[in-house]
Order: sequence, then C-alpha cells, then structure tokens
Amino acid sequence: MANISSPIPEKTIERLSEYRRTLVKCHAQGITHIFSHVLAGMHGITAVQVRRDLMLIGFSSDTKKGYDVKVLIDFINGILYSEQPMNMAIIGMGHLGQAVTKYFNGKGLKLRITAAFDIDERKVGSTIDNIPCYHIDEFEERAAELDISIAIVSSPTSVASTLVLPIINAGIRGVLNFTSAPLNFPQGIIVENYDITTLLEKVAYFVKVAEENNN
Amino acid sequence: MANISSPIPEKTIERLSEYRRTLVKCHAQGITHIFSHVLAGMHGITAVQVRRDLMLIGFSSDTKKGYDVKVLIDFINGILYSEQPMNMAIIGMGHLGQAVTKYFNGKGLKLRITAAFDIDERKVGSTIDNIPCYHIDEFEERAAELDISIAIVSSPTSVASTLVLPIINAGIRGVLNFTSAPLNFPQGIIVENYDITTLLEKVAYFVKVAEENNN
DNA sequence: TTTTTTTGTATTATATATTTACAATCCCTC
DNA sequence: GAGGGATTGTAAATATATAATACAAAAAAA
Repeated sequence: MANISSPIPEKTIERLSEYRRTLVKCHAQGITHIFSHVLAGMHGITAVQVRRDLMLIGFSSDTKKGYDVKVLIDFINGILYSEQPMNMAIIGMGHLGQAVTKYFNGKGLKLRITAAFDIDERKVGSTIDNIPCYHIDEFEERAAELDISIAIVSSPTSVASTLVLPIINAGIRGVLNFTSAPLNFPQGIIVENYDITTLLEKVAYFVKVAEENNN
Repeated sequence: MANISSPIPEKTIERLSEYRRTLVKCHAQGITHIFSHVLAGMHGITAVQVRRDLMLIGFSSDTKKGYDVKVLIDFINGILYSEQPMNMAIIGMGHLGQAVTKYFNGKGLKLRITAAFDIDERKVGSTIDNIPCYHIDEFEERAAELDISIAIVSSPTSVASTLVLPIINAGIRGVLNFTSAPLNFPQGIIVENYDITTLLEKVAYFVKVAEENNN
C-alpha cells in the first residue's frame, strides 16, 4: 500500500499510467521480465526516471533480471485504483462524450463509465455504447444512486456553469472539465481542466516561436 | 512584438488563452476596461499573477482605470497568433475529430482546421462540418499543398505509430496527440501528448487519495 | 573469484511558479 | 489642485516540482 504521507507527484502518476499500458502490452506478448532501461526506452525517458518513479510508489524488485512484468502491473494497479471499481458519469453525450466512452469501453479497467447525461430527447432513455443515458435534470439523484465518483463534463461550454451545483450536491469527488468555462468547485473536489482550445493555442504558440527562431 | 530571447512559460500561455476568451466575452458585453483583480477573480487566481503574465508578454497600460479590453485582446492575439493564419489538419475524423472541429468552427480564430484525413470510404471525399476529408494515404502531398502546420492525431491508438513518418515528411511543425501511443518525433517538432485515458486515471488517483485521507 | 550489470536512493541541479513587497503613477474626491 | 486611495509594474524572495548526477549494494555472468 502506498504511503499516504508522501504524495506522489502528478507527472509520476501520469507516467505510471503509461508504464502500465506498456507493461500490459508486453505481458500479452509473453514477456515476463523487463529492465528499467528497456521500459524507459519505450517511453523516451531515462532508466533512472523509471526507477525513481517505482521507488516513489514503494516498489522494489528482489532480482536483477529486470522487473517481473505481471507483479509490476499488479503493483501499479494497486496504486492507481481503489479496491472497489470507481464509477464515472459523462455529462454531455455528444461527439466528445462518445469518444471518451469508446476509449474506455471493454478495457476492463477498475475505472469505468457507467452513466451518461444529456438533454437531447433522442438520447435520453436510450443506451449509447452500452451506457444508459439519463436526462441531466436527474443528475443529482441518479449520480448518488449509481455511486458516481467522477463527472466528465463534455457539454457545451455555455451550459457548463449550470452543472456546478448539481455536481456538488451529488457528492461528486472529481471532475474532468473539457469545456472552456473555468468551473469553481469548493475545496475537496478535484478538478482537472482540459480545455482543448487552450491546448491547441499552446501548441500553435510554440510552433510560431520555433518558426520565428528559425528565421 | 514579444521578446524572443525570453521564452514565455507554458502556464502563462495557457492563462493568456483563457484571459483572451474571457476578455472577448467582456468585450461583447460592452465592457471597455477591466482591472487586474477583476480579471483575476474570474479565473480564481490573484491579481499579481495576471499582472505578471502581462508583464512577461510586454504589455503595459498607461492608465489606472484598468486595462483597455479591446487593446489587450489585440495584444494577446499578437502573442498567440502569427500574422498569417495557421492551418491544422485532423487525422481521424471519428467522434473526437468531429468534436474538436466543432469546438473551432466559426470561432473566427487565426488558428483553423482546414482538412481532415480518414480511411473510412464514407467520409473520404465528403465534407464534414465544412472540412474536406481526404484519404490518409494522401496526407503527405495534401498537407504540404494545403500548408498545414499542425496535425491533430485523433485516430485509434493502434494506427498512430504509422502516422509518424508521413507527418515528418509533410513538414508538420506541431502535433497534438490524443492517442495513448507515445509518438517519437525528431527534435524541432513540437509534440503535446494529451492522452485521455491517462488523464482520467490521474483524476481517479487523486480522488482515491483524497478519500483515503478522509478515512 | 572477478567483472559486469542492474537496481535503489541520496544529493544536487534545474526549471518553473507563485508570493511578497514596494515604488511609481494615476484617479477621484474634497 | 492637493491629499488619499487605488492600481499598476516589477524586483526579489520563496516555494514547488521535476529531472539529472553520482554512487553504493547486490545479483548475475564470466
């Protein structure tokens, strides 16, 4: 079990998620052991970085033949996931919502999307990608009833601010906000803002700077 | 014009993009001037942060009645955007590709999506959200011909690695990678990895930690 | 046994971000 | 138009986060 007193850096968590995926792929190919420098090479980073990340989560190997792939996968799972599966809901089952759902479908993760909410009458009451779709007005009661921990906001930006209160009231613990609206949640609710417009502008800016420096 | 010798931090660029959007909204409402602490409040940050960001891009106001909204918008535009509009292409016009396109359509930005690429025969040759869709095999020639600077990779993860070479050959300068595949591009090409699975796992992890600490 | 390889970890370095502090200037009110 | 308050611009200090260096210890291989 990870040490609660020493928080694991965000970047490390991101890399663990990536290592895990790579390891699962290796495991499927029958690879049983992997050296830190091999795993590092697959991600374009250094072996020390890998070892340090594993140190931070308290993982250690008693052999020098590389890490046992299966054991490491299970260990990372123990860090990233709770004992109990965690349920997520998508608010806004448009293109983005469906894309996110597809990314998770059938992955067999402890993390799963179990409900969708929308206002489109054609969607409400139906099932999209095996996920039942409810009307957004039902969010508070349904989310509580279905034990939803995380809300993925993929609605239009214009309505995002109206979702803040229902999300709080439903007892949601974490929010992934894809809209451009800066949502203000009280402390205690983890919010990750993931605004695609901002991201693209950032890439464009650095491309622009790189071009200017070449001239 | 921004000073090339002093690179602007990534976080500042992100905030500038956010300020800009807020300012545009204010401008539309007829607000002509805005104080640093008001702008800060709208984003849940401090006034010093706002002023420092503006300092970094060389903006200064000669008045104490707050910043001139219109002037500031134009100044930020000058930082974020090139003189010439920058063209972007979407590779993989599935749900995610269409969602991204919708986010940009009609925004009138200097940054615009002008082409899509896919393998689906129903999409190739047609127009989706006013964007012409070509076959991925044509990517190299089309991208060069259409003066594409940025590629948005929203294809399935499984085919992402096959796109690396065409992207390099087409002279693409920046890549926004939505897939889980760690794409290795040569130095000089700006890559932003934006893996949704990793992101959700990160949110879930911090929710899990918060819950554990509450017990 | 000796050499090589690999791991685990402390320390150092670097980069980035934010806050504090304060002088300078403008605006408003009296 | 003078004083007080508000606002801006910026230097400096602090804090935070991240990655690189260095090296001891242990296992594996020769």
